[in-house]
Amino acid sequence: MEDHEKIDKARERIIETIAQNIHLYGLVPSAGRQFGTMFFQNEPLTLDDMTEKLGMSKTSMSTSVRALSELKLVERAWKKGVRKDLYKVTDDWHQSFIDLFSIKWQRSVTLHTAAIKKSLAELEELLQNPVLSEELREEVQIDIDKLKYMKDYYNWLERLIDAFEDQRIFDLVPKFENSNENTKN
Amino acid sequence: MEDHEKIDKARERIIETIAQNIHLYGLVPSAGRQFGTMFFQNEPLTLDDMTEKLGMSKTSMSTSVRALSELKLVERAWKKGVRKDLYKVTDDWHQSFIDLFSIKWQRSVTLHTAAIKKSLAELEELLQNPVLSEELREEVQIDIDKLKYMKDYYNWLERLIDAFEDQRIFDLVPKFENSNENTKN
DNA sequence: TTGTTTGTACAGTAAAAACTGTACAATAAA
DNA sequence: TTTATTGTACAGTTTTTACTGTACAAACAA
Repeated sequence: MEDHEKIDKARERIIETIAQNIHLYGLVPSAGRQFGTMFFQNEPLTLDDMTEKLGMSKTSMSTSVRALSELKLVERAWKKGVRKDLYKVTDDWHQSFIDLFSIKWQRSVTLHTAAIKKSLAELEELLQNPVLSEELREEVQIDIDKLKYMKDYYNWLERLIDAFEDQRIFDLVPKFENSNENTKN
Repeated sequence: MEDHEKIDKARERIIETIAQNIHLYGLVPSAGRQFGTMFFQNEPLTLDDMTEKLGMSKTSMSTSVRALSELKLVERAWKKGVRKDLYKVTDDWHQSFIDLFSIKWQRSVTLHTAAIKKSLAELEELLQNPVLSEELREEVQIDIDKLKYMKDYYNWLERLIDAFEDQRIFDLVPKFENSNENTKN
C-alpha cells in the first residue's frame, strides 16, 4: 500500500466512527462524515470544498454545516483574500460537549418546567372546589405529587446544566487524569 | 368543563411535552406519549392496555415498550393473577437519566477509543519507515497529535460517565437544592 | 449601473424509519 | 395431549426525513 493511502485509511476509520456515533448529537451520519473530514483538514474548508470531498450537493453541505454550527461543533473561520465562507472544527471538544449538553437539555428543562407549573396550578385550583368528590380529590392529589416529583427532577437537571456551563464539572472530572490543574485552558 | 376533563387536560399537557422532548432519548414522540400515559396510570399496564389508550397497533406497543425498557425508562412489573406482561414507569428519574447517559455515551467512547488506538498504531508504525518523505512525516505527525487529542477527550468522557454511574455526580449537584443529604436514596 | 459569485429557500425525489396486519412460536390452561 | 392466549418476527404500507437541482436574493466586482 502506498504511504498516503495508509494515512487515508487511518483517517477513514476515525471518520466512519464519528459518522456512526454522531446520532448522539441528533445528526445523521453524513454530517458526521463532514465533521470528520473537516477535522483532518489542516485548513478551513468552503462549501465547495466539502461538496467536492464528500461528493454531495452544495445544498446539503450548507444545511448540515449549519446544523453543525448550531451545536458549536464547527465554526466560521476567516482567511484574508478568501471571499467564500470558511468553516473549521471547533478545537475545544470538552467545550463542545458542554455546549451540546446545554443546548439540548436546557430547552427540554424550560418546556417541561413551564408545562408542569401550568398543570400544577390547574390541579391546585381544582382542589379548591369544595364540592369535588372525595374520589376525584384523591386522584388530583396523586397527580399533584407526581408533578412535584417531576419539578424536583427538572430542577436538578437545571442545576446539572449549570454545573457544566460554569465549568464546575471539571472540579469533579478534571480534563486530565490525576491532574490538579483542572482550571487550565 | 367537567372535573375529570380538567385532570385529563393537565395530564395531556405534560404528556405532549414529554412526547416533544423524548427525542433526547433517541425515541420518537409516540414512545414519549406511551411513557407519559404510563406515568399517569397508577397501575402497571399491559400491551393491550396501551393499544387501547393510544389507539396504536400492539406490534408498535411491543417494539416501543422494548425501546423504553432498554433505556430503563420503564420496567416490568408483576401483579398476581395477571398473565400478560405488565410495565410501569421507572420511579427514579435521576437514575434513569444516569442510565441513559451511560448507555448512550459508553458505546461511543468504546468505539472511538478502539478506532483511535488502531489508527494511532498504524501511524506510529508508518513513522518508523526511514525512507518516509519529510513532507509525509510531518503530515503523519499532525494526525498523531490530533488522535492524541481525541484520546484525551474520550478518556475524559469515560471518567465523566463513571462519575455519573457511581453517583459522584450528586456530590457536585445534589438531588435537592441546598441539601447536604445527597447520599439519600 | 451591470455582471459575477455565493449561500440558501423551495419543490421534488430518493431513502429511511415508523407503523400495521398477519402469522406463528412460546407459554399457559384445560 | 389439545386449545387458548400472548408477544414478537416479518413483510408490506404509510409517513417522515434526507438529499438534489433549480431558482433567486444578497453581496461583491467592474
